[in-house]
Amino acid sequence: MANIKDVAKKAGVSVATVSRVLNHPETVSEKTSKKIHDIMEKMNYKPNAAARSLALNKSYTVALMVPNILNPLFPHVAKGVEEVVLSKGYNMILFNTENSAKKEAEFLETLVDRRVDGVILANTKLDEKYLKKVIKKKLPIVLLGSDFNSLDMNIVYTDYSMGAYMITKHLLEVGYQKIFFVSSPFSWKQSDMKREGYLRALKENGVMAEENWIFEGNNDIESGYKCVKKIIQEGNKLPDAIFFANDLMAYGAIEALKDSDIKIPEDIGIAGFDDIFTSSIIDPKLTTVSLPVMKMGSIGARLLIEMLEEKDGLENQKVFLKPRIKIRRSCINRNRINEIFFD
Amino acid sequence: MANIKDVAKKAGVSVATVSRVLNHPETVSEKTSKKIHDIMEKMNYKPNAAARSLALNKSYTVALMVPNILNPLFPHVAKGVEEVVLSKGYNMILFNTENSAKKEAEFLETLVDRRVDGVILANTKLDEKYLKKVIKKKLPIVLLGSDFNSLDMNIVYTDYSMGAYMITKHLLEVGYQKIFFVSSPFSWKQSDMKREGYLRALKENGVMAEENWIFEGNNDIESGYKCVKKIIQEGNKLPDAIFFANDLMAYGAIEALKDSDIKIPEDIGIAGFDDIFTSSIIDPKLTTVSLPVMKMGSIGARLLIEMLEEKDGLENQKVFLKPRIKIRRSCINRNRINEIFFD
DNA sequence: GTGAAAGCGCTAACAA
DNA sequence: TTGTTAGCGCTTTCAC
Repeated sequence: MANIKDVAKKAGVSVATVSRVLNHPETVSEKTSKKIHDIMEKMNYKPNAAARSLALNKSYTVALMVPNILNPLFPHVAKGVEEVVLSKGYNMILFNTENSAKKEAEFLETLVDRRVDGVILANTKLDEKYLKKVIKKKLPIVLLGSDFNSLDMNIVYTDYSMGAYMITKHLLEVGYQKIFFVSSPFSWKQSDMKREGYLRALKENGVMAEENWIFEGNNDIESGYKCVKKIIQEGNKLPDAIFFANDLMAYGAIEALKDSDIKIPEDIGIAGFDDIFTSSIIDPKLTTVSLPVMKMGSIGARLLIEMLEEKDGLENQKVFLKPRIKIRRSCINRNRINEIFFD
Repeated sequence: MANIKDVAKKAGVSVATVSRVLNHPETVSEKTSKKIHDIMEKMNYKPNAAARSLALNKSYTVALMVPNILNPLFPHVAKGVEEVVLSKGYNMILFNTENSAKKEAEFLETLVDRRVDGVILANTKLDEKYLKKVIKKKLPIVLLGSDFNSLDMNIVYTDYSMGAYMITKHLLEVGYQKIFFVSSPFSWKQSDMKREGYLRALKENGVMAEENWIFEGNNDIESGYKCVKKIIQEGNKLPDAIFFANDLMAYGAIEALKDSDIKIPEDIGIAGFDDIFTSSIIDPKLTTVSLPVMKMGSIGARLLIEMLEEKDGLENQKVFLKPRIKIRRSCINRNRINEIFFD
């Protein structure tokens, strides 16, 4: 494959001039510039990325780390990121962290380091202490979906607590009282936030949540299914509604309830969180909390690239994206049962 | 950041020895090896990937090009690929081609070239002629989901024609006769294959498909919705069943039919293709063709890495993965309407 | 406006 | 078993 030397030789100029044509075209005479372009075309010359990286100490590659690309939330993030970075001349390496802080740290240390210019970290499970270490290492990084407000880094976040509060409040307003909450793994920061919002809404409305109203799920369809099966089998009176920390678990719940001929929303209301694309086609359509996920990706990518390209890029931006609730059939208004909500 | 020289100096050895510790540990005495490892640890030394790439002419990066990561099929491919390449010390760059041959070619030429060691190309829209050019360029490449059997390259494919045949035959067997087909864009090779299988099954069973039984969709939910709306509005007698070239369009169809109070599967049968994860939870659960998508990704990745690592890797492998049909409620047996199929 | 040459950090051939 | 050194292909400084 042709390299810069070949081109220079063919054009009868030095390699420096060829390099200039590519990187500082304004410093080269129009005539030589044209000639060199023609020759590059003819020889099908493509600069060697590794050599360029080495000389510039820059890889034009960024890493996107997501918990799991199989969770329908994250392809949106990936799409948002990819579009932006590509338009800026960067490539995107994708990593699945499997919701494991250990794996994140591993990637950050052994793989990402020295291979990418910056990292976008979605829904990190790393703690504040570790992140501070990362900042010290000067690895440009932006966080997506976490709100470590005290941390001196670029963060695109949403308020999970607010989302949970909004949807719980909605459930209360339409007449549900005894509302259970099926959490993501308790160890996640997001879980605390959602629980907090849920409890706050209940409290403000004079509903005292009991200890056993809260369950721990695993964020997948199956764990939602199992959890509801358990609630049914315990034989106590069913709750009025269940709020799930993500849509997938709510899907499992819908399955389980159908199995037992329990009608949604007449017998029980179901709400989710995330608004993945199937939530508006599942039956019944799922009331849930919607986050502008693709936008998070693209904004995050923009922030990262600003950091990379500007000498003193804004290094402590916090972009807040408001959650919205999508009211659909799975939590119908008990007071006006004939009124249909749809998306 | 510490480089190999720093480590060598600190250890009182040459850079060659340090390099050897990393690349040919068996050629270094245990004593020096240990000392150097300790020092690398202490200095937090990480080899510079760009320098390594330049010296070895190898980037330890592969590209995965998918039509659109938002189509729930492709995160599975990505996961399969990622797991394998990571375990072999490679990274994966992700590209969305938007189903555009032009964009694929663009990526292949300007980005991928000289930046990655090989490419995995899922559901390519490129034609045989172009692919032959790519082969000539010696870019290691494996195709996923396309069956250019005549092409001298590694291909993991499935028989879309067979899948379409199998499901159409199933529809006929359970009593549907007038079966419409909603295709993906006609310009795609896959579309031809699916149509062929569909027509073959009909013909073998003595059903003569008419011209207007076949429709062109756009592979998204909306186009399935619109297509069915049109069929309904035309006011003719509905078909017995509709087979969609992908599940997403079938989802749209289910929506449209619900809007019009047409019962699935009693009034009409619906079948899809792909078996994305929501197809077993949508109501009614969707009868569809299932492909081992993640496996395609991991097998493809394995093939590619074999090509990269072995001097004369097998360069013309064809791995065939058989499609299976998943029989669910959306095409219930009309002869025995009370028998419930489920997944 | 252009050329010569150093240097980015690493690997591997050759020498010892 | 280890060291010396050329070279991977590019960018950029310094001269002219």
